[in-house]
Amino acid sequence: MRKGEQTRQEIVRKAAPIFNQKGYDGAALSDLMRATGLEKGGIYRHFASKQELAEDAFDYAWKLAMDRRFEGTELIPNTVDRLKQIVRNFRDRRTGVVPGGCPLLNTAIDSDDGNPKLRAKARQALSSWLDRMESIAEAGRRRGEIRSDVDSGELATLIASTLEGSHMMSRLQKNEEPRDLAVRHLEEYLETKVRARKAKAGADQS
Amino acid sequence: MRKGEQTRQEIVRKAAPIFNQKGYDGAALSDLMRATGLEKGGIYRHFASKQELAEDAFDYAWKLAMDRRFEGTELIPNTVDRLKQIVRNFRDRRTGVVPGGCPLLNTAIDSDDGNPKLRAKARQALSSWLDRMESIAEAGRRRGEIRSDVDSGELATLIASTLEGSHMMSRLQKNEEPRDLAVRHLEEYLETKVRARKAKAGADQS
DNA sequence: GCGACCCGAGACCAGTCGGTCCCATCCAAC
DNA sequence: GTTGGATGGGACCGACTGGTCTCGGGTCGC
Repeated sequence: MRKGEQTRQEIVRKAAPIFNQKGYDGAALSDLMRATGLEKGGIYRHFASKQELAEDAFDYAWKLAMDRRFEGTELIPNTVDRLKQIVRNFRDRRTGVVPGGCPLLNTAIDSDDGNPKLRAKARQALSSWLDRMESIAEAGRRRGEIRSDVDSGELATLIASTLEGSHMMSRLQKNEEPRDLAVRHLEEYLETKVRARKAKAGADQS
Repeated sequence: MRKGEQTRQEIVRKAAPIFNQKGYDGAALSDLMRATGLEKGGIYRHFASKQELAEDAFDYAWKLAMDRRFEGTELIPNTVDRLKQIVRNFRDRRTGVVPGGCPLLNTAIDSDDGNPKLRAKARQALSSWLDRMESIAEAGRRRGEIRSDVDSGELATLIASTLEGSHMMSRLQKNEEPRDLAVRHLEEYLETKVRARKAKAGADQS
């Protein structure tokens, strides 16, 4: 690998926390220079603009977050158990991730007005998350592990929005309780309203 | 009322959408000048700093939001019905409110790093919202309208985080579905897990 | 209707913003 | 070891930032 490519990745790694914590406007070039240890020219050698760097930094931060959220879930055979693990990961596996909270939430709010490129990134990030959960649920539905009246897309949306909202509250209050509560709520919901009933007498619910 | 006081309120009214849409850093003095139709000196006559104006603007925006969210709920006698109306208000009554989405969510993320004063405002705003819902729930619990095993504080937290998370998603996707889904989910939750069972045979659940 | 005070305009300020560019140096292929 | 391109430093730029101050006009109480 070219030296330049290494430097470029290093810049992204160091810049990601700055953008995630301070937002696009709040992250000044001077902050990025301090974080990377490079002068302005050193940074602009590798990126055409602050915007381009911010986009790469978001991709990097989001990939890390996604990896953590799905970590150790592929091998769980039952769909509901797997979804429950995904929910718990959101609460428990938050080390080794880019500091500053959920990049999706931060970028969605930050780019709500005025930064269409970043906004598009946030949208596709949300889609990627939802799609992945939805396809898990859908597969489980076809295998009869979750109830047939569950809409997989709606389930994914419900999980994501509940987790993200509680995450905002936990960060604001500096208190794990909201996040914890959301996880317990979703676990109960998955258990009582999503998991297919054991096929004892009648397989159909209602 | 002094002319100056009138102008001051007008500035706050006009500035609130700017701050709510662009965030503290993103809202430049030039934006505020354009929005208010005043020159810089005209604004700084009434506020010691951009910070002070931003704080007043947040209070204004939050008050409007709170009023809308609780509008028409005081007269609903039953606690669960009242909570359901609060939930529905979050979805339905969003006209006449400061543009740019929920001020609490926006300010919480915006001030996550670096603006302690605004952050404190966001925290107390969240508290005021939670406290109001919690006290409604608590009163209902004492009246036997909601189950005795419901924790009022946790219920308020769950409602708030579910609504805020879905709100973020709806704004990002430009699509009412997540918000709508969250409302339906909470309605069902309130109906099946919170509302006290009719005292037919045994008054106690479990 | 006069006088005092309140008010808003706008020139001005230093500092910082994102961005450009040229040059010295470093590295790597030969 | 030499050479040519890749790399990073840092001076420089114009635009714009939040903030100050003064001055003329408007508004008020009397």
